[in-house]
Amino acid sequence: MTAHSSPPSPRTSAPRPGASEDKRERILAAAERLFAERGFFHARVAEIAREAGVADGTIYLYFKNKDDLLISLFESRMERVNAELTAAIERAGSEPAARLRAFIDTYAALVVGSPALAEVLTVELRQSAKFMKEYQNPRFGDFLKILAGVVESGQEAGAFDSEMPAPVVARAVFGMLDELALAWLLGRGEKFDMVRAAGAIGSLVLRGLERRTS
Amino acid sequence: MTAHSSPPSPRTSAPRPGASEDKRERILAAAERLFAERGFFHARVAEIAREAGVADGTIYLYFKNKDDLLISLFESRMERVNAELTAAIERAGSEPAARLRAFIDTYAALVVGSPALAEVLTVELRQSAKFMKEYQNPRFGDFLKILAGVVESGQEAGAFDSEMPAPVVARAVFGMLDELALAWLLGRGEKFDMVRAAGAIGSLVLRGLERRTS
Amino acid sequence: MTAHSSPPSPRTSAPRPGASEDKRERILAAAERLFAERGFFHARVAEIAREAGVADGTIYLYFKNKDDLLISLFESRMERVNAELTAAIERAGSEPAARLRAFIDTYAALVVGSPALAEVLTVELRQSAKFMKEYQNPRFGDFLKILAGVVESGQEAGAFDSEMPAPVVARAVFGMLDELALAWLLGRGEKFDMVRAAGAIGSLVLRGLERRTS
Amino acid sequence: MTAHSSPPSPRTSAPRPGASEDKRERILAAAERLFAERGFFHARVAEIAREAGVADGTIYLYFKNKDDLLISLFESRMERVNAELTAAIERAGSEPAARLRAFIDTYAALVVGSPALAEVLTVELRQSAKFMKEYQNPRFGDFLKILAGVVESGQEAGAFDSEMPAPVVARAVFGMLDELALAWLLGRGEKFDMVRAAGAIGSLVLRGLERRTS
DNA sequence: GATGAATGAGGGTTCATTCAT
DNA sequence: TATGAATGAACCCTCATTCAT
Repeated sequence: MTAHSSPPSPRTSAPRPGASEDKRERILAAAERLFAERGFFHARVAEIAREAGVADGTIYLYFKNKDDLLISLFESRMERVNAELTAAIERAGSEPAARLRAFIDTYAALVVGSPALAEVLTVELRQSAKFMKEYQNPRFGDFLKILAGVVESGQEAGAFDSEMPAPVVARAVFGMLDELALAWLLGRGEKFDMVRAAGAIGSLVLRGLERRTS
Repeated sequence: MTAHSSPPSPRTSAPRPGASEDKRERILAAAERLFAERGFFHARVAEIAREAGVADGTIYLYFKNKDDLLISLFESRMERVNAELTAAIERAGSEPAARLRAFIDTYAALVVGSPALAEVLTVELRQSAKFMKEYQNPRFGDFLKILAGVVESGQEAGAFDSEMPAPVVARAVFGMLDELALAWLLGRGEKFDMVRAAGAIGSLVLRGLERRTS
Repeated sequence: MTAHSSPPSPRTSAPRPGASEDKRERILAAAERLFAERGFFHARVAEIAREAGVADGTIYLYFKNKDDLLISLFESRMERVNAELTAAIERAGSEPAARLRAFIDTYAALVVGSPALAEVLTVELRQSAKFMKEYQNPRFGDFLKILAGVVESGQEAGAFDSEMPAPVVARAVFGMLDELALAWLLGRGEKFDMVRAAGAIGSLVLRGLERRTS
Repeated sequence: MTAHSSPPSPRTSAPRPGASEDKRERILAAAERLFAERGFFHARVAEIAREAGVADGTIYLYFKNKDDLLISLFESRMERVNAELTAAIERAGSEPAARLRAFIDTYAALVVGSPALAEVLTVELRQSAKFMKEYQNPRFGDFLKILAGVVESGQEAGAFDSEMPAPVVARAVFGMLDELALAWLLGRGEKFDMVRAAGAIGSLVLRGLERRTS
């Protein structure tokens, strides 16, 4: 009941690309586009099927129901996002400030580069937060852990003030990014430069975190 | 079409409280509770009516449709929130840091004190962000202006660094508060202390903003 | 229950015009316009009230319900129509052909002169024929009797063939007029000249009825 | 938007009877019965579905909405009626009077033989005449053309007077038949014999049309 | 596995009618 | 008499989901 989906494909998340795996991904891509465009509740399963080039019923071979489609979409996309963020942090080296900046800038780049994905993560994630609470969303937990990890390691390295609880800082930073993303998505570029704004809040947070030698 | 509601009451927004105004408020209160509890899409108009103690059709005397009910709820509640925030800032005196802390702490207190309202503002506001974009939401604009005003006056007073664009800072601070509110609402107190967390991010932001005498 | 209406006015159909009688007529006039424009089922009682310059509830002081409003409208208008037709026949003298022509031409003139009334009689009368059957419609019976009377007196005078049953001829002639009226109303004058068409079918009927001296 | 229906069946109007075509016809038959019995506005979609032995939603697979169901019913039935009339005229040979009588008598027989259909054509066709005007109704146009054709060919053959415009005569004859049908349907046989009445008006019209050798 | 026609519960909304003022 | 805010039953239509093929 709570186990999510992927009937025709093997349980392993190993790629092993086949017709099935491809069909599943096409459905997810169609859902991403339509959830972003119309919102979860206004998006029609039949339309997702049409866009994915499959029959309505086929969706139910890969996903338990419409809710599961949304949840699976999150899992799939957050996995990718987390991988990108982790890689970017790695690339940034060991300097705490550089790592945090890498996280923030990468997230901003992601929003600009994949507006549909951003729309879903930003708008729909929240709406579904309530049923997210039930089903839980481990990938979002990972996301926060990655961010908190950057903060924590900076504190341990003595670069960031240790008074701030890292999980709270992580949530706060995510909140900033999320809100900026929303503002950018709604104004779609007209209002301000998402990348520049990310830079500004990077500075704000870094200055806020930096250790004072009193 | 864009004019929202209030058929039986006079067009003036003057309070003039009567049976009508009371009924309208009862409907809004019922909507607030049910939108918070079930979400906008799962909340049933019939149930809102029952909870408000009116007939189903009565709702349509005061609101154009279910969407208008949500929008009107935002307008009504944001107006109140803005008034409270403005008053708190005033009370805090002229010291920029104190004023910003007042904003943050008042918002946090508001969330804790009115979880249903917070749920609607935090979760549903975003869901409807898309139709918010169309109908616009001047009250939320006011909210951001109040916050940006605090930052700006601090910059003018020389207390806050002037490099940060105040509107971006305002959005970022709202994002932090919003995300903390969401986390608190979903965990409902179990996870962490909203007020303490607000204190922490207040410190973070203030340190991030404070002017350095290099 | 079946007794129709007119509460505030006396039961007599005597004119005695007062504020009440005037209001009743204003409601009927508004109903005529709106039934013609939108059809009985699509016309809204509230709109009729607005157009008549009375409150919604006021209509129910003069008419039992919406159905009764339609029936009363028929009665009122058919009474007028019948009176005009009777007068026209009278004026036409005693010559059977002239009398029948008078009936036909007067009816055609009436349609052209009062399209809204014609629309109601032509379109709505039929729709409501079914509930007309229950409530009966004595005025329409009178209408047919007037027409049948013209035919019958022509037969008695030896001008019209006596083989044709007068009531059937009356219905047939009304059917012709009604259909022409409908065609004219839908094309609203573009297609053909209602008066000329009435002349043509007058000739057709008169030639069909005229006695042959074999 | 104007294209009517038949989603699950192929676009061709070719019969190709299958489960789909059968279901569509069952829905039309149920609609015919219920529109006749209760009238278009009082007939409930749910009841039509029940009578047709399908789910409510199924109706919307074959028809765009309730209005479209009515229009499609007209198209379907008028097509049949026109075919029958055409065949009857053919069978009647080349004698103009016989052809006109064939038309009239066949129509009368049709009314008596299919009262439900007659009720719909007679009562509901008119009610919906207004939206008929918008959507147009080519089948009814064909009906009038068939009748006008009979008249015209009689005029060309020198049997009917050429002064009468054939289209006006056609409308008039249809009006007679329509009104007689209505009277018969409302009195359902008690009042008079539809077939005999049709014979009478046949004579009336034929005498009205016949050429006089002055 | 894949299809898509069929299902039918469910809900937002309308609007004739009532009745307290 | 007149009002018009309030009522609530009623209904068309949507759309997630199923299942025979």
